[in-house]
Amino acid sequence: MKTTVHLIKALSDETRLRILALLQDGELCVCDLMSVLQLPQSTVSRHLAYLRNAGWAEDRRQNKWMYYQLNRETSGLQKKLLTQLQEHLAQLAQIKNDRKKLQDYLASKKEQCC
Amino acid sequence: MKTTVHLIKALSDETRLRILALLQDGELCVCDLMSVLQLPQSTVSRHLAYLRNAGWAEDRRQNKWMYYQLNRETSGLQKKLLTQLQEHLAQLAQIKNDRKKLQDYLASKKEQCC
DNA sequence: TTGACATATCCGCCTATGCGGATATATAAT
DNA sequence: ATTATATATCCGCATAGGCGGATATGTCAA
Repeated sequence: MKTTVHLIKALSDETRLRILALLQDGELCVCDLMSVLQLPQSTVSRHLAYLRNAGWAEDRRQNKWMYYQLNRETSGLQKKLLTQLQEHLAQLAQIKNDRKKLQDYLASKKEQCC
Repeated sequence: MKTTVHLIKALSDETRLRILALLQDGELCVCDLMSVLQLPQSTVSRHLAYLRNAGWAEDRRQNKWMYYQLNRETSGLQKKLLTQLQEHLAQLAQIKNDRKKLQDYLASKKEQCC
């Protein structure tokens, strides 16, 4: 029961919902999210830790970067909740805008390094 | 977006999840829930108001009693979230126990008045 | 080893929200 | 009108959790 509540609490914050929507498109590092969400590093990092602790995300270090992605080993409840939620979020203006920004950001990032 | 967050916040509390599970079986008044949950009247009433404001429950006055039931006009997101959640909650020991208590309580209530 | 960069954590601050007793309100019965 | 009952709301208090700047940690390059 505690686990269930914790799971849902992690979903009850606007910034974390925006992050979950962005992670839907694949793995991102903290600085990617900072750029897209235009939020300070401590804020982004804190929310990512919250999502990880609640079982929604997993992280991986690669050199200086911490990459976050959606947890690949979720419970049945999680899978279903996330599916419904993603479907709903995808329709919201703010989320659409975030994802567009992410695409632009990733494109310009790729340009820079190649 | 605010609405979505508010909707989910309402689900991120143990007492409110217990109430939602109990309402699955039908309409209940505040005092029914007090008896089953063994919680003070102000606490139960507050959580019910929260559920109502978030769009999860609706109320109806009948004489001295306020009856609460699950909102019958919910959004698609709500319907899906609630279905998944109910299914999950039904497996939890505490929820099973609550529902058993409710059955016993309703039985003894019916006995008294007939 | 020093410096630069990416991230995590700490800090003080503030708001939201939990709690339950006390009080206010609404309804029905006498 | 008064009283009893059911519920809503108010109150003070405590904790959870939001925020972002400052600091600590980890990693790599020079």
